[in-house]
Amino acid sequence: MDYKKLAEIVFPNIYKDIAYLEEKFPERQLKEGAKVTRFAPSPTGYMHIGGLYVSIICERISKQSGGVFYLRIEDTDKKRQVEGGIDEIISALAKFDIKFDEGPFDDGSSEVYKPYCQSQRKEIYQICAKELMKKGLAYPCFCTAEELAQTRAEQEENKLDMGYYGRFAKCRELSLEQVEKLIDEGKPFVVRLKSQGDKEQSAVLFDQIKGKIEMPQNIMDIVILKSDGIPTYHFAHAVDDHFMRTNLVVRGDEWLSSFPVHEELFRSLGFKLPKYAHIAPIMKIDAETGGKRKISKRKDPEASVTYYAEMGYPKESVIEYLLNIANSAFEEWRIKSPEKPYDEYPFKVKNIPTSGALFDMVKLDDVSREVVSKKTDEQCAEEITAWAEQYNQKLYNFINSKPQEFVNSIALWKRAGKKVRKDVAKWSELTTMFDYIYTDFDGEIKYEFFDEFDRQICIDVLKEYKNSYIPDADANGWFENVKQITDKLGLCSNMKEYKKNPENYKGSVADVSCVIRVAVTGKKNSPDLYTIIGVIGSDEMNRRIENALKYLKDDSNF
RNA sequence: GGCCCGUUGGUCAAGCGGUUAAGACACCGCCCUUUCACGGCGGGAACAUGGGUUCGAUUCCCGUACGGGUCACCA
Repeated sequence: MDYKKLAEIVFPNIYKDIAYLEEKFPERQLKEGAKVTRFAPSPTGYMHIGGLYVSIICERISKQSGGVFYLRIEDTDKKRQVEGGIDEIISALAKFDIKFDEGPFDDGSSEVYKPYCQSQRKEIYQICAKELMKKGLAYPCFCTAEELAQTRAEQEENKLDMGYYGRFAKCRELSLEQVEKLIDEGKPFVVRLKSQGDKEQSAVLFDQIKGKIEMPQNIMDIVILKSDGIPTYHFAHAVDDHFMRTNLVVRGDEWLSSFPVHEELFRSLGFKLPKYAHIAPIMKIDAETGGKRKISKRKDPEASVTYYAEMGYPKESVIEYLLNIANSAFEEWRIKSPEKPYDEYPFKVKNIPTSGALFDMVKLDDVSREVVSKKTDEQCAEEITAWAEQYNQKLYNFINSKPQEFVNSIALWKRAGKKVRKDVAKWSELTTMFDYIYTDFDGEIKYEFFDEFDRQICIDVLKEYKNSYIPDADANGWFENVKQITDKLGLCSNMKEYKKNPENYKGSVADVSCVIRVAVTGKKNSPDLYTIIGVIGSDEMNRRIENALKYLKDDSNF
């Protein structure tokens, strides 16, 4: 068989060869050990949390090693494409501060290895396929879907290995004349790899995470170019990662079992195999079955990264949590270096877990509380406002209806004195957790405590408090005043004394504080009351005291 | 079914032939405290299973069970 002639019949319009490509896309001049990684999604317009996970890993590895991290769009399947899908992915990643060195952008930063969309690299794949054919390592296949289904049925019935191989690979034996004739007739065809693999031999992968993995070599004549001339994932992977000079392929471990195919493809093309790191997926417990399963786009809202933005998690929280899963040592590093940005953490590929971790929302919240607690009040105010603008119009309107002074202090509750609160993980919690700060606090207010304590004392406390309130007192002055009220009403202002002999009193300064707190916030528990009053302002405070008084005097409430 | 991968407390996980089997989250208790939160101290809780190898296995090998992945002109 004259393979050169075959190649000419199949690819009459391809004149360039691999040597040309090697020259056009030269090896990268990087320092020793620099890693070239990539994130290569399909443009489905949906950014999965697992994609973010892989991205942050790639990004860390490349940045840390002085390498390159690029974005490649795998748009070889027209059926899966979504309008604007590429922008969606880029902007979703940008929200989490993931930045690419190269990709399908218009900023001119990526001239050498472009284009970065596979749909625009058709000629490159064809050059490579033609080269393979010239070497007798690929051939056109004219089998129809029906024929393929038939062999599949036969294989299934006889419990044979599924696929196009051995005696099932009918088009392997087509003569030059037959091929020429079929092409002349305009019959559609795909191009298949003519596998040289031997099932008895091993394809050996030294995975950067999982270690040495040995599998039987590939024997399938897999499709490399579909009938529209566009490559399959496998072929595109080999060609692109070679010519974009990727030296570390980081991808989901669902690809592990196709490694033998990739290994043969690289070998057949004469390309050096890159290193691989196969990442275990992020899992969750299925509510119905109770079993572990991959986080699913269809069933789980938290599968989409937009979920975290909607909930108002700061971007660093999600990243740090993901880093935490990827390298559990991150957590200890974080405790030792509380002030450092996460990108100073020395990330290690080897320490990425080999099996899928359950996504733990409780842990995410904990990480996030830590992140939030380290933000300044100004940063919080800014982020809360930005979040509200996009996801909570009601809160946004509320904030905007208030004076600037209020806006600046809406996160003041975080600090009372030197202590920092760590109770907020995400901005969406604010309106429920601190409704007395983040809403108009109107309508049916459910006062706690009032029905557990002496009603008359409550009324007296609030009256006294209102009359004796000093607008510009400091925290100490304010509390001194509360103590005075306590004494005046015959309750105990000294907690030590009170704890020794509680039966001697009708209540303590703690109770008095509680009455005021409930009047102002509706709740028995709250952050430092003095600080809250500082945020809402004394006019608002007085309004609320009046309301509470009205409530207390109304017998129908008790 | 074939071929791969995995299995340490409720969760995430250190460990890499000899340890009282770290740590974090969650939970519980105590202390601090005008409430809450923070902080401090303490507690319960784990090597899937059966065989080997070895003076000694969580760690190495084999089997079993249970999870997961993959077997397309989808990625």
